[in-house]
Amino acid sequence: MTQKQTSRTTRRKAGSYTIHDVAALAGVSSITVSRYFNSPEKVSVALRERLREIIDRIGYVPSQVAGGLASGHGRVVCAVMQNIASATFADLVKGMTDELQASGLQLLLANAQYSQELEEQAIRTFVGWHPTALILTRHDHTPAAEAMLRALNIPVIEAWGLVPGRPFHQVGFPHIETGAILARHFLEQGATRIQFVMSHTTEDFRAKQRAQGYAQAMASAGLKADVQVIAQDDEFEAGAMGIEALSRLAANCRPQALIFANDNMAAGAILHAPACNLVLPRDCAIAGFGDASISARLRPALTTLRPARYQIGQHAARTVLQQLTLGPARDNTVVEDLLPCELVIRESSQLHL
Amino acid sequence: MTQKQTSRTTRRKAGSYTIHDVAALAGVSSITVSRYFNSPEKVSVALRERLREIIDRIGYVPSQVAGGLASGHGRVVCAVMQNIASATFADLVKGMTDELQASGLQLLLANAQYSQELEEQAIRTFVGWHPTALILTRHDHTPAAEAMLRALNIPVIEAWGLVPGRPFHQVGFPHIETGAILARHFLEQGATRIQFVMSHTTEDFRAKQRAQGYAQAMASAGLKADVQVIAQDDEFEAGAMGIEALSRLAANCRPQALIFANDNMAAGAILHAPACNLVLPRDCAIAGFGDASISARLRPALTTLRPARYQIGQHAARTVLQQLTLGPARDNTVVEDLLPCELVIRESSQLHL
DNA sequence: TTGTAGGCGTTATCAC
DNA sequence: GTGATAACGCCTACAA
Repeated sequence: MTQKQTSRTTRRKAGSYTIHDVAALAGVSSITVSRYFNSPEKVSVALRERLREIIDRIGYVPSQVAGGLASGHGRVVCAVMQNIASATFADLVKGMTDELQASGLQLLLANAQYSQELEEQAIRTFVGWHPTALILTRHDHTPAAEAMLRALNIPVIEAWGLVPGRPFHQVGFPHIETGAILARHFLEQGATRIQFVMSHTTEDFRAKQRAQGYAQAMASAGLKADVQVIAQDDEFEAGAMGIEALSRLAANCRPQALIFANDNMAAGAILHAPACNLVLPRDCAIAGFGDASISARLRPALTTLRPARYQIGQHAARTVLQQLTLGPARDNTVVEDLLPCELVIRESSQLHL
Repeated sequence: MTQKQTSRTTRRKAGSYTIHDVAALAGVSSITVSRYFNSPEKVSVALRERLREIIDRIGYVPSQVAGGLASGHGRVVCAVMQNIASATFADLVKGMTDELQASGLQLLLANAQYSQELEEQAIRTFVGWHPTALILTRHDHTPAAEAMLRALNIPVIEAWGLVPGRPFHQVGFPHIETGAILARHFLEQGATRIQFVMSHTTEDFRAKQRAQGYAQAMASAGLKADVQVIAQDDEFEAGAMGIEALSRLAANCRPQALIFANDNMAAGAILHAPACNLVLPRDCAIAGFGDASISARLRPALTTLRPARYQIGQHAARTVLQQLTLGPARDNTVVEDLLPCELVIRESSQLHL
């Protein structure tokens, strides 16, 4: 009864089995098979065993798409990265996928290349997936994006940076502060001429935030900020140009310390220093950001900041899972999770005044 | 008749608009709105304009989930990577997402960490998404995985490596061959003692393939292969250990050239050489694999192989799109797309015999 | 160019 | 513990 093939032209999905096929084979109704997957404890042990056997035998896999539609929420967590190809975001992604692995949630990724517009577009696309949660990696969205986020009514997490007072859960660390940390590291050693070196073409707006933090720390110390912007795409080359420019200044007026926007630039400087007849850190102290894998191996080994990249991704995903279990955080719950960004002091930042 | 709200407790989705809402507002039927999205040319210009206005105003976004279910194929391309956090796979992913961007297809990612079992699990999960296509990054699947792939009946692409005779479309280059290329590079310079250095804990089975290619090339030249396996997790450290081991051998019997499993190991060796009182490449020529960004900046600059990572990802995605447009490739179409893996000769591999 | 009917595979709701 | 029924939001097929 309840014959499926109502008419001759009824649509039929390719060859794959459905929950009804499994149910028919087991001689039960399809809802029971559904329960087998979603709340096995409600199915008798004997039946459970029988279903398992059948499912294994025919290789049935429940359709996420149909399940998502019926239950009202797709089984996806969507994440908008700023630069998928960078080590930073790769680590974030790995943290997320590892954490999501067991939950049956899939990670849907988009890349915004540090652009607000692309981010908005990605969010718009994601809305169509009715995601379980959304993970973003910046705080300044377009008004349209911000409106969508509020309307979505699902957990939204802003990871990587940490900005107080946002309406969404934060996981990460304050980037402005990191610039200040490096500045103070040199100020405490008695430096007075500290330069921040960044690339003109830096898409990464976070580098600008670090420059800002650096400038604030300098101002607090009553010193003049000195941000050098280099017009060169390649980060290593830009770093090399930064150190070379320094080498042309008279020793008594050139910066005593250089803070590079990231470790790649700093590495470029360290590797190029011998060609400029500079001995580091004697002639100039150096620091970077990001703790690239090469940094500890350079000579001098590079002082840098080590953000907990993987952990931030992991924590963001974990937060999603928690909010799903516990429901949206109660009104005054802490929604700012500060993850460490550790200052790793190595040889390169040792000042020789 | 056919009243929708049959009973009082009928399920209602949250607040988001549906295609019916849009249709009602425009005074047309919902199928027309569907056409507006899927084949706008079938909708009159005037109506198109009106719909656009309404859709923009209420911020309607079609549900991918419902659409996927109704049309029988989710709008997703699934990809199983071996190590999401590595630069290699990050570049592949970027190539794919960039190419898929405009097509309305989303990339669903999973990470297998070089494990066959995890890959099988990922494929099983993906099957539930009824993906439009599947992109894999290895060739040796578990029997169960292989069975699923055949049953899936969708485009399956194996990217990164290139193995002849596979039933699936191939995009990449033969990894075994790359090991031979490096070996020959040294053989042609007259070297007779060439060592391949890899890490014991290398998960990357591709490194083993390169070692194999190296060994074959050595055999062809009538020379003995010499594969050194170093028990050390950290790649840079392993490379450093490799060069240090060499430094302890008498100059007249130690390897004249070292082929490292990857650029990180080679970089570790180059950076550690001064500490071993070795001058490179005079005391030993060096080559790596992967063309890491640092490699060109090292002194000596590192000779390496440069796989077209981004292009492989891009090409894989493009192949998916093509197969969707043109239908599955005709019987005897070429299904092996060889993408370049270029030998980049730099200072480090210059032999001094 | 536009509309009607019904199904895609699953789950929520209520009943037994 | 198990089942009948009706959605979920959209799209294919066919009709006008």
